[in-house]
Amino acid sequence: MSFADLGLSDELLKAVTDAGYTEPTPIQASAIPSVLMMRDLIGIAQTGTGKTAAFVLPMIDILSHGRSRARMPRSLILEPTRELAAQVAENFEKYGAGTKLSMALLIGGVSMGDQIKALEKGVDVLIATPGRLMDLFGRGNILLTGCSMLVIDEADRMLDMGFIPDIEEICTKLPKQRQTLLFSATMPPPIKKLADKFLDNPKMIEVSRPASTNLNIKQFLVPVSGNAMKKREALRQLLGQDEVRNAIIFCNRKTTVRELNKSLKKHGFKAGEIHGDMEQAQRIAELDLFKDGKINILVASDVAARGLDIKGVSHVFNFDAPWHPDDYVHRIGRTGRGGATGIAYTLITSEDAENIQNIEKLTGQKIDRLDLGAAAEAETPAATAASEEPRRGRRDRTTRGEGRRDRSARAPVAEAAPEVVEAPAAVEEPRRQPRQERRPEPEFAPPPRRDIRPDGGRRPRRDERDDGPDDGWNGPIPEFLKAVIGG
DNA sequence: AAAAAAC
Repeated sequence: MSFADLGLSDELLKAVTDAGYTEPTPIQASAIPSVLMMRDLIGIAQTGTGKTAAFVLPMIDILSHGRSRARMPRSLILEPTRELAAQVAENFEKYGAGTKLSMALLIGGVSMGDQIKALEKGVDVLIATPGRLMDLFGRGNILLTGCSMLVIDEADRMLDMGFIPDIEEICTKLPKQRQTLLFSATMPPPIKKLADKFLDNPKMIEVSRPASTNLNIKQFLVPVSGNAMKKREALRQLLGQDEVRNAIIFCNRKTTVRELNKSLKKHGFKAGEIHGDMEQAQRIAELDLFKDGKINILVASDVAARGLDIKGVSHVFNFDAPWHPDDYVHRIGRTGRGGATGIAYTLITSEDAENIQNIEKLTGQKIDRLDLGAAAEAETPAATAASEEPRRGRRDRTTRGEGRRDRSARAPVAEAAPEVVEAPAAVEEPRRQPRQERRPEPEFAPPPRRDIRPDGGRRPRRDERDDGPDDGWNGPIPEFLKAVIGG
């Protein structure tokens, strides 16, 4: 399977190959042809599966070949957080560079002036967070009647954040005749309801079981005492491993984010922070510092847990075990992206027992425990003391010239936490197969019985263009159903 | 329990 087989235009194909992609990810392979055929779509996919390109690419194709209506946006993409919206906008610019399509990024935290100017000039695509979109709409700056394509991204996150009423309202402002794509990592009942209400005979695509974790990520639970100082100590010990190139460290509270960042900096780490209480400009600046490697540690709240696509994050740490198992999956998903391997450590206290149980239940896998204290005592009594030292200079004492390439084969870093480095080998996984073959056939949840929903089949025209084996409804429509759906 | 999102 190559991008060339998906029906994208030649120009777009070139943009994709120029960007260095040759093979579509599973979700791209199944979604792109359907989207090009103007079908509604439900994509059950975690972030990091290539989901963004799965809707951005065909959207660009459709828009660049359609006629633009003066000053009216023809397409709307809704994202739960500002960072995600900005990220999608970047993607749009990257792939749409060769087209004349214009775009406006409508997010809060930045001045409205530029956004309004862009809207007045007229744009083809809106990429927005719900709050700012509603705000601008209320001020009369946006007309959505020309929006014939809608993408609701990260729907389950929108639900968590209480955005569903906003989404519903926005949906009613759009024309009824439109194409709607909904992406979600999970399908809780309210999202199903939303889909039933606003999507028409959608094709269902599921690329990996919801809430399953990426097998490229090695995971460890690290028991620590609940004491904040002890936790920071343990964290520093783990961060001291030579193989920690860079890391995102998640905390449950914004105050903890601030404290931890301050503490890490004091100990000589190149750290930064990101959370929702910061100015948007500051958020972006910190994220850029991390992306550019100017800092290699980013302490974060859950604002950064989902969807953020930063290349080459080697480690994720949960300084606090997340309260919700979903968040765990999303957090650790910031590493091990694009087929790379990643390592995730979660510091756990006695109070986290239930959370951990829930996480293990959700992911269906038992996570290995790593006992730092025991390791230190058993192996090197000096280790505890070493772990308290600032990290400065430690790296210089390790074997630099050896190169970092072959990290798996490396000897453990000398003084701090020998077990920690050893342990990952113990859970070595079988050799991975190429992405495409990982799962023989996507496993599909039984599709919602949309065909017999009260308002089902309103637009039977869609029935004629069923193009895939995997929308859960292939064969001829049985007699008993024809009566209901008028097919 | 927290975090996120509009001013």
